[in-house]
Amino acid sequence: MTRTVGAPEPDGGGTKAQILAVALRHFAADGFNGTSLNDIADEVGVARSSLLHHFPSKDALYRAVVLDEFGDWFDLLGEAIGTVDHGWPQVEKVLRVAFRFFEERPEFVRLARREALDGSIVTAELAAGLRPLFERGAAWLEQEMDGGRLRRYDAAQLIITGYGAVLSYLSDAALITALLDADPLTPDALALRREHVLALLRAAIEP
Amino acid sequence: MTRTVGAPEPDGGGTKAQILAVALRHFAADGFNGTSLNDIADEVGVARSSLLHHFPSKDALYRAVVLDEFGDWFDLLGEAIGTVDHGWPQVEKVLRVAFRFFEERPEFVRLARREALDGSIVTAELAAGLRPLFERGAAWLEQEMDGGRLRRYDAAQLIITGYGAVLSYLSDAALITALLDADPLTPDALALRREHVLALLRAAIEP
DNA sequence: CGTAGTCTACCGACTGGTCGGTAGGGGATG
DNA sequence: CATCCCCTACCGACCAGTCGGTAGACTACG
Repeated sequence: MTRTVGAPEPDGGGTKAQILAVALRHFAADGFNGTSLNDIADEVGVARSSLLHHFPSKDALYRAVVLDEFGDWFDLLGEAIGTVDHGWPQVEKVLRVAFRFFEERPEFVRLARREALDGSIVTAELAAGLRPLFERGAAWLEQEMDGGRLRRYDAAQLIITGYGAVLSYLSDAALITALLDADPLTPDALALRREHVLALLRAAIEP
Repeated sequence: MTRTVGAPEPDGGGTKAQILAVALRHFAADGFNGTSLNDIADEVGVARSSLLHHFPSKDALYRAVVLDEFGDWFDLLGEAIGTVDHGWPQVEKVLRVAFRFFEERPEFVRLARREALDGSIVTAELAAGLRPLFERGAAWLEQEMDGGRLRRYDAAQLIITGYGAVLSYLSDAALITALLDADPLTPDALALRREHVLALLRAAIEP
């Protein structure tokens, strides 16, 4: 950093953090192939080679962005699953936490969708991190179904369905905008969506 | 065409059709930015310049591929909606037709997902074509809800949820593979998924 | 002095697209 | 029938521009 003045990060958290933030936006918006290092470097206000000083390659930068984002997601999810409740109230709690997280971080949604779609190298790592949570969720569902507190379904399929119901709306906002002729990401629209999914899933799985 | 012998298309439907087929595979697998004209030309066995003889630009080729694919989808959907039944049986019929179409055409699913995610120029056209069908479906749902043959939900949201539930599993096969440690696209796995979605939606919307 | 961070300058590979030219089929004309 | 002409399909060569990545110099700081 050539910044001489001691002002504590007037640009928002050091060059490296800034690079990560800008890269996230670009990778989420345009994908890995659609993003050039120049795009990122220009926006950060730095030479491309400086960018490659902090991250040895474009791949490495992408990895860092993805793992960073998903780290937050894993933390939140682990925390939400931690408190052991029962039946629909617990499902609703986890879903609301997830909704909130996604609504606050549209880039995460798009990044995740791209990852799931492309299946890059990072996907395997992601899945490895996701799997314990997934299995824990499935086990909990099984237990609740056994106890008659939830209607019986294939637990894994149920999780996947929930995931799709929550994420599709957000990741495909571009299409839905054109379809509904209205912005699907306004607070009102998001609330409508959230309550719809909750109502539908509740009707389906509450005994 | 330099083909002298009268053999009717030994390579599978003329150069242009062949280009479209190969381009579909590549665009679906790697996206627009991730696909180079060389990739396509090489696989077809033709020079890139020849490819640009049939389609004036890469964009034009992509458009042709997308509109082609979605044309089939519109046709099928219009046909499935055409027969007017009532209540859950009609919903189930449409869902089964959709499932079958998607299962048979994995490239379509990925292409559609990428379109919805990226929101290119073509997306607007697609949405314009999709919209009448969407509105017709929503109107039908409203009518069935009014008649008490389906439980009441926001019709548009319901369609979007169904769309997400059906498509996510297929488009995110890469992630799900790593998550389940099993191929989610085997006939058995697909059947399991199909019946799960049908059972869940039925429980949610049948009165 | 060493090191971390940044820069400019450069590289080879690849991109989409253009250009000029060619081979051959099909009609029209003599 | 032979010849001319146009058209479609195709090609190799080339273009300007962009890509990710490298090399080396400079500077500020501890």
